[in-house]
Amino acid sequence: MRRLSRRFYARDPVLVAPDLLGRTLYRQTREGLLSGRIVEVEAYKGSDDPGSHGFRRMTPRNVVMFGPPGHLYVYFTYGMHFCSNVVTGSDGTASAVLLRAVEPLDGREIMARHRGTAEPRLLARGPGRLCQAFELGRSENGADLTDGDIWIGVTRRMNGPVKTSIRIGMANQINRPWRFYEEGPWRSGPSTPRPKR
DNA sequence: GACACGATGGGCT
DNA sequence: GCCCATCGTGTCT
Repeated sequence: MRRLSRRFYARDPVLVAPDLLGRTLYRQTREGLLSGRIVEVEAYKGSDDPGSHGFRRMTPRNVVMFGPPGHLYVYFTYGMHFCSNVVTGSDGTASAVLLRAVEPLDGREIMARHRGTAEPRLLARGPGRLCQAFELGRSENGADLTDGDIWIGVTRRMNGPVKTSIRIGMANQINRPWRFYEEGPWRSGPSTPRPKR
């Protein structure tokens, strides 16, 4: 169960994001091991990306984004949801990859307890659900993925090609084609393409 | 101190 | 598929 190294994360988020697909996110908890295969991510650059929390100056909230790569950046939004990101790029720049969905593997019954549902597709599809399933919140903000109980393994398994789209929930002017996902039941968004007529 | 708004998702139809 | 609750955060006064 080797983990991805600091070097892996210390690259442009647009390169790191698709490279994270198919890898497995792990968390060792008191209740047991949780894991999920990453199937959907979004890249957020720093000062040159108006859609990014790193676009403006450093604040208490986004300070982790400006730090060294390979750390977890967890933040709270919409008054009810956490979102977790992997900090990328070099120390001093603010870029990250948002983890949007995983295919639940180990500890599905623990995730079900955290989520309040046993429906497999609702365990970790969407950034808020993913955080709830893996119990990622304020206290996990800044966690070092290269040394600790949260990490991403080097092993990669893909069930299809990497697909690309614009990022979700973002105004068109500042959007970029930096959402990367694998087609299937575990990603967020409509599960069946709209029939074209 | 006030205020506008968002990297959403649950619940209902 | 559509509606909308809900509150931390940044920014401005």
